[in-house]
Amino acid sequence: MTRRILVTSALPYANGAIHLGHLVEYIQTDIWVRFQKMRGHECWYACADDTHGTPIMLRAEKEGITPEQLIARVWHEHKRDFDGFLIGFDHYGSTNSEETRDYARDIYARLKAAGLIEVRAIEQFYDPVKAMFLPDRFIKGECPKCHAKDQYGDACEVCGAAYQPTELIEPYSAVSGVAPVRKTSDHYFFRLSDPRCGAFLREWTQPPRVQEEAGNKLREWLEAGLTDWDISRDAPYFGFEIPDAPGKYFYVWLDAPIGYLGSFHSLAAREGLDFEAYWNAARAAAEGTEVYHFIGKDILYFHALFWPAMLRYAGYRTPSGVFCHGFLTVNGQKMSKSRGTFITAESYLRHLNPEWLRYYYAAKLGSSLEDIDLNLDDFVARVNSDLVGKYVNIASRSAGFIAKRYDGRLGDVPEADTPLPAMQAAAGTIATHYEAREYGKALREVMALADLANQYVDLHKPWEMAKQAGRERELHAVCTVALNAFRLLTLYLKPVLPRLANEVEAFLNVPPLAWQDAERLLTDHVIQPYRHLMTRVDPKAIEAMLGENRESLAPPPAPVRHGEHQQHAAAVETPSAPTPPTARAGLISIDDFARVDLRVARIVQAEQVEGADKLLRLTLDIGEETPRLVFAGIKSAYEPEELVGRLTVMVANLAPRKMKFGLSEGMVLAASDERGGPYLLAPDSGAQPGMRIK
RNA sequence: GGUGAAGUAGCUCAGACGGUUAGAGCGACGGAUUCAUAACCCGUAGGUCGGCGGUUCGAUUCCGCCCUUCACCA
Repeated sequence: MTRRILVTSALPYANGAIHLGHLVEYIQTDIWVRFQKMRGHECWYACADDTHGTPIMLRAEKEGITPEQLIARVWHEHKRDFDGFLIGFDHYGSTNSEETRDYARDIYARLKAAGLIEVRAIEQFYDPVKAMFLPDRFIKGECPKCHAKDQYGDACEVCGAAYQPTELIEPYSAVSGVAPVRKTSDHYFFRLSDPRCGAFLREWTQPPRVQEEAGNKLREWLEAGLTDWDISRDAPYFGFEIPDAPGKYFYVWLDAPIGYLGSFHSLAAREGLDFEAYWNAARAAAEGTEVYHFIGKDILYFHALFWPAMLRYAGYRTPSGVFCHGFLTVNGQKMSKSRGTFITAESYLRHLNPEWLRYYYAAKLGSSLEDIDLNLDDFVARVNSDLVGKYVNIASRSAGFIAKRYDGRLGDVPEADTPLPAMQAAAGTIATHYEAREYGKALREVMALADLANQYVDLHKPWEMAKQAGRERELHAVCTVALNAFRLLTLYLKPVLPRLANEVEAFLNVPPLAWQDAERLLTDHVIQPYRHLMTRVDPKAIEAMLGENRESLAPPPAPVRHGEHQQHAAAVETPSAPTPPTARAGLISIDDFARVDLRVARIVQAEQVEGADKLLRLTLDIGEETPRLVFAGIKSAYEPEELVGRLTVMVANLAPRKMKFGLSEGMVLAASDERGGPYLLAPDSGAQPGMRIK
């Protein structure tokens, strides 16, 4: 039976470059879609840029262009990056489209008719200079708990406290710098607290619609009680105006998922599909169409609570499944600009082959919400060994004989003693793994089959047959078996390596491989001359890529969460720091350097920290009235006694950081790498505490 | 702080509904081989399955506590 499936990935926000964290999701989704298509199902992959909201509006203003111009430019950048990674969207649109606007209005009207929209006056901070209300992230001030300066309006990055923007001490607008005033305004709310929503969602958020772990998390939220959702924003705002409320706009997060509908509408129009069969509740139920959303775990709340409730009470179908994945770490740590591991898609593509990353991610991906780690050493080893050493090698070591001795024609396959029946029989298991999004398991299976093929060649030693007269038939058979093994492996890898698979199809002179082609073998068939299909990863290229992404100085604490995955939850309301053009080359200007306040410091006291295995507590005199307390990770190299009285160098304007053992008010500088360290820096004699280093 | 997840060979990860010698790939080492992009093949070494208690004839697997890491807290 042919399934009819619509698949989406989360919409990337049109306010920043695609990076390797985003790509976990798009690659995961793309593999699944390609697999479904290979199985012969009707499967459509739709996505779009998420284009509305205050950050886009302000960024465009800063660049002196219209929001439309900004989002058009970013759309092209995003599309270019996705194309580069072979993400096969059937349609890639924009939420700033007529279709999305129409569905947003329709859903809003239906929710209103269902009694689920409510107007309520709320008081918010307002920037009197910019004449606009300020989202939490655009208000800064002193943390009410730890009194750290310049904290955002929702949470303190120093002590971790969460609070309301109105609790900030001496708040100021991050847009204009002036003190905001409080102002009341009417807001529109989606009444998620309505008992109907809770009852429906409790029922809806069950496996297999969501993963087991996601279900647990959702239950937790449901038990805590759902609160109404503010879906409007006041002008000025870049977005869709609410039809019956002049000056009020839909909040970007309302129209973002509706962008799935808008994008699919465009696709349906182009392909002659029946939109209603996918999205009308009754029609979808009758026709058995399926809709799946692939998302990051940070936006589970939106996709598994708000979104299905909205759809349900607006008469639309709800998703068949919401598939959540974890974040990406690089070398075991959060992606970091200073380490160069905040790798943009664009820079990866300049240095490395996209299919290497697709393979590596796939090898690590399962159906769980666990984070996956891009370990770059492992990446090199794995790609080189699995793809080049094992898989491509099978073709490389057997194709030459076929070309030279048999005019490029494959012969017959012996009945017995070949790995081919086992390899064909594996199609079912591998398909089950792909279907369940257990790509790691699928690929382990495939690589075990590759081992069988190499063992087979090794056992029969075609290079010896080639030297012995009278063994031509045997040699022909062995090479035919090897190339058939290669064909099957290619078929199984095709969802992950679509471009390589196309090249293999050309080499083998066969039409595009579909899943059921595993049932048959290729015999008595002319193939093309073999050319290298894939090169090995050069570690130097990785170094070059990291260097390009590295910023010499640690940036101020990023206002985005780990992985910055789907930027919505965190970054949608985050002012965008324009990237200086020099950042790409890793160079900084003298002004950048001047932002770091380096001072000569005298260590007046040094103590062990109970319970810390790496830290010493240093009291530093830098000529200020009260000495600074700094925790330094130098315990492994220094005894406290030997430090007292010494001069060193400290960063005096580092944001204070709350550590388990107390507040650290700066950092001391020390050198280290794999050869040893840390070695504390010291000024030449004559330097005095407090002197500026420049 | 709360909640959740995780801690298994040098690295990346499987696995065990409690039960003989805990697995794979990579890496290391040794051997074999030369068809192949120093690829492949055979073999060896390497783990007190985070720590401490408990339940049990028996726990790495179940329970409790602790430590560490990560994520989420709209």
